Amino acid sequence: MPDSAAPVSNLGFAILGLLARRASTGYEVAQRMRQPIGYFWTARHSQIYPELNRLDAARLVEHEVIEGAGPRPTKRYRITPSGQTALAAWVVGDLEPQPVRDLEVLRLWSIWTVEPDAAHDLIGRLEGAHQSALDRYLEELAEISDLPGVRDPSKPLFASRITLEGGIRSRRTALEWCAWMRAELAAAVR
Amino acid sequence: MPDSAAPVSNLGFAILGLLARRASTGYEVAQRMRQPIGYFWTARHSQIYPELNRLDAARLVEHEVIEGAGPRPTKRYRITPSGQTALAAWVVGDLEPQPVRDLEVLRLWSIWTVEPDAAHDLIGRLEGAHQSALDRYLEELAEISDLPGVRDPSKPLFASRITLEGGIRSRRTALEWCAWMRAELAAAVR
DNA sequence: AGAGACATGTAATCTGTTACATGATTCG
DNA sequence: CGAATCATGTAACAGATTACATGTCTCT
Repeated sequence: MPDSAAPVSNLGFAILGLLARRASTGYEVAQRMRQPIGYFWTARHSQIYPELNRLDAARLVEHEVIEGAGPRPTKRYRITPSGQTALAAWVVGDLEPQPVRDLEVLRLWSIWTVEPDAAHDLIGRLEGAHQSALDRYLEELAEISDLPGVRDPSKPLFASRITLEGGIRSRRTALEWCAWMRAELAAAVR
Repeated sequence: MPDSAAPVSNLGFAILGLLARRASTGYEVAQRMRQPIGYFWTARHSQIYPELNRLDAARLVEHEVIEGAGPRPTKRYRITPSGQTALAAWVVGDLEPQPVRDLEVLRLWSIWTVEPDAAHDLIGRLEGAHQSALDRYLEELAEISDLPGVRDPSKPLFASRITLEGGIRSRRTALEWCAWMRAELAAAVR
């Protein structure tokens, strides 16, 4: 039984999910959780190193010291059996509705305060951002879709594929919505 | 010219957007920015009162003391002309790609660690959450869609309508995605 | 008389970003 | 020899949540 009384944060579960796929150094975890696709969650190294130490103290991960560059010892972390148990329990746990927080939609909510030309331009830029995100996701999906295990629900690649598919669908929908908004603006300007 | 050197936070612009639509007390701002639909941004009163004071100090809003309940004076805030200018400038300003941060997708990314039955159940619960959000959005849209100004891009109701439309489209897409994921799970379990 | 909405604040804590700090190895 | 990458940490600050604190008015 692990040291209880130590609640794991969302970031902690993100890291456990990463390490369940493959053992990594803190540096590698930071690379994988960075731009442009950190699989729908991001964090900086300054947040990751302390969190790894907490997970380590809670025995949800363990580390071995390996040789590597840098002034301090390089550590490779791997998830422990109790880490895997905790991760699986979190995955199927209660999901309370999380607050929506979208800065771009917040902007659009005040779009009535600006001139139609500026509004049109803003939506165009939004469209560009969604398009490039979509392109990246499609590329990622193409890279994994022929790999073995991609259709097996007990394999990590299955989960990568379905979350990527979700990203693709939502970006496509956002693009359609942008086109619709342009049309709504044009209809009124007429 | 307002006191410069005072950068306004995203929360500040959310509040300015609210006050641009109608003058409110801090309490009313807090009600409007609460669950279930805070128009894609939420905040608690403990964050709102200090922010209102900062906006007030920067002359982006002003207040009058009115009579009301409570141990302290009740204040009604309204946006100032320079507040409107600042809001409009923010709306058309640069949009740097914001980091994706979705806790439900993060869960799904580790769904391969659990049994197919539990995975199926999780997706069912996700579907229920999206469905109830969709229902709320549809109700909201029905309430405003016959009001005057709803098709005029210079009116707040236009912006309410297009952001609500975005919410509806994204929830519908999420529901389709959930159905697709169930099918993918079933195909493999076969 | 008690519950609940109205009304405004502060304090403690947690989460996340930016900036500071150090130093080895590899490639051009 | 300089730049980039590998590698790990801490400190200061900003943003957000939870809890503490107070007191009135209205309805049942």
